[in-house]
Amino acid sequence: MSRPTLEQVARRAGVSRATVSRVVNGSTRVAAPIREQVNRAVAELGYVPNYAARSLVTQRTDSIALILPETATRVFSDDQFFPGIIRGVSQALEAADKQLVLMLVGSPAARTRAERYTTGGHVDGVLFASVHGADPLPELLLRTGIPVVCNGRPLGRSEVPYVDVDQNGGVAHAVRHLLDSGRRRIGTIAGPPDMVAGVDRLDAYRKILADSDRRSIVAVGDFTRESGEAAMRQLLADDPGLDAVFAASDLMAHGALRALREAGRRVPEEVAVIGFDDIEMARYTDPPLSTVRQPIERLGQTLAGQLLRLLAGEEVEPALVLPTELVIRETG
Amino acid sequence: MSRPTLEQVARRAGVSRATVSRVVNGSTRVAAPIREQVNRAVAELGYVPNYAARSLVTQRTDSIALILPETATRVFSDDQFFPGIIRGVSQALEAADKQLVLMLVGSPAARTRAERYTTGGHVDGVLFASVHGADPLPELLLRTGIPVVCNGRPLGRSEVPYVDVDQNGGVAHAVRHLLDSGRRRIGTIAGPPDMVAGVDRLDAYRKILADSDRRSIVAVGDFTRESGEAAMRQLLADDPGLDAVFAASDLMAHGALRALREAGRRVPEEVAVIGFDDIEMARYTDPPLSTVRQPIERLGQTLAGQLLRLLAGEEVEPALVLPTELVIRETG
DNA sequence: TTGTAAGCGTTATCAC
DNA sequence: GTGATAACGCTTACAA
Repeated sequence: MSRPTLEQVARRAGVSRATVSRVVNGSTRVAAPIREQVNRAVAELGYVPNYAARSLVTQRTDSIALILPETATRVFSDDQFFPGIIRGVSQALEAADKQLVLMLVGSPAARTRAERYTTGGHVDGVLFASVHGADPLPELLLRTGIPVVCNGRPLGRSEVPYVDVDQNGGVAHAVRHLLDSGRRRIGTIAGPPDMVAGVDRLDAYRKILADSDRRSIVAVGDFTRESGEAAMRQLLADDPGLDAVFAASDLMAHGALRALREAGRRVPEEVAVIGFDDIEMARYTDPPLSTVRQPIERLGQTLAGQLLRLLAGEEVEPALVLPTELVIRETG
Repeated sequence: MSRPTLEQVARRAGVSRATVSRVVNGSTRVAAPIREQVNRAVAELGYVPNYAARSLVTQRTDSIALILPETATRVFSDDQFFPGIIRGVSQALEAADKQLVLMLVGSPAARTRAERYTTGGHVDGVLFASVHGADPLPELLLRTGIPVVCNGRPLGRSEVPYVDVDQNGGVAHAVRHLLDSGRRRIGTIAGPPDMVAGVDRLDAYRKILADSDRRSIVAVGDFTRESGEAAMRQLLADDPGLDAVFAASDLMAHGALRALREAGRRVPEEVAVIGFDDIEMARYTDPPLSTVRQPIERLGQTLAGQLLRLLAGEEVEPALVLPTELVIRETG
């Protein structure tokens, strides 16, 4: 019942272990008839190489960890950010025939396990999605000699190469569009201050408004729909004359839409709303949501691509920034 | 730069490899002062055990694969089914200190890789979510001696233990509710015929209607919103007098809602709609969607729980069925 | 309680 | 081309 080993295949084929190993690994330096024999024995016995043994000697595992520093609940809320990243990453890894190992790291225990797992040689490289605060793990891995690429500029100084979308440009487009269409009191629903995406988008919003001598009106959410709804109520309380809102995520924008409807404000006539992400749902809100599209899937592909280059021994850019795009639908 | 080995720790602590191994694995049979020394050496060198080496001898990996026989695109559409499963599974595995390895198997190449990966001893056990058709992989793994648990009754004969929700009961509740509230021409938007959930829900629908001498009106989708929209148009074309629809997924129900609005039918006044899943979005459709709630997260937990029991050498029930619940909101 | 030594199943380096 | 043989880093009888 236990799995056959190289040894057993060798015996059956009447050759040495070394030869079987060569055949299994596709070496061309084996005589055709012998290769035949070996392959037959492999098939008959249902031989599959033991990866632990192999990686013990090769020092490779051909698998890559994607660490999502979030609880599963958060990763799979109906925010499509993480799914998009995962999708992009798995496409790129599949093409390179690497196995993706997804790690949801939402608790201290999970963090410890992830650290041991990645430093313990289970994977050849590590990808981080959406690092919270100044997580020391990426740096630690780098020092341990494990290739790492992060999604999003790490908070704090860091040597770790990263890939991000053009947060600044996206926000600038959105807010300028609101200004250009005559909006005068533009609030924002910001993301959490411990995430770069939250910080960057808020900074960008503030800068644009400052540049045109308008004041910032800020409420803070955590990228969820509920937080967006609450933040919108807050904004309306703070400034009833508000005529536009930029929400740092589509989910929060959706929540804002609900709050506005409850408050009896018409969208976009009285208040314009622009989100960020362009998740699929944005087309289905009522009315359909204008938003800043970020190429999430491509972000994932690029992330994986950079890591693969590192694994191949190539140099990579310390930072790569992908473009965003303003998508105007009906909310603003 | 290469990672320190047990040997190096042993030298530094002035003891043997065996002793270090004992300390690292938490054996109590080591004198306290020596344990201290070893721990210090471990910390100083930043030692982390090499998992390949360990699992080569222990024949365990402490990781579990969750195979999703879908493309990443499909898994992370905004259907919350897979995310819920993943969430439940990762909670249960986290509690047992096992590492979850998520495998998206949406292409033949990915399937081959998954087969090699799981039979190659990378994981101690395998979980399958939503098996398509009569996939032979679960059986194959079972024969290889690797513990397997499936989500959903496998199509075709199978020895593999599974966990499912009460599809029948859920559908029965929904359709009876429609009948009880006076609906007379009840159509259904079925799921894909190669998935058990699709087949089971359609069968259940047919049975209830047959029992009350009403005829079935069926259109087939593939669980996506778009397919639901198309199927609804189909149903309206087939039977303009339709006064209710049971959709085999919330996403398809959402698509149906759009199609109904476009066709100028009021929901629920003219046409009632009931979905299946109770994904978060169901509360946010317009009007909020009535649906059959299935305990997806608990399904994931149970799935993992059964596998953990198998790994512990216990016997498990060949089938486990979790209850569903009808949630009435405003569409029917 | 601690150390010695024999594997675990591969790959890689040699000779032949 | 093919076959011994030595690692790879760890756990675990068995000895001491």
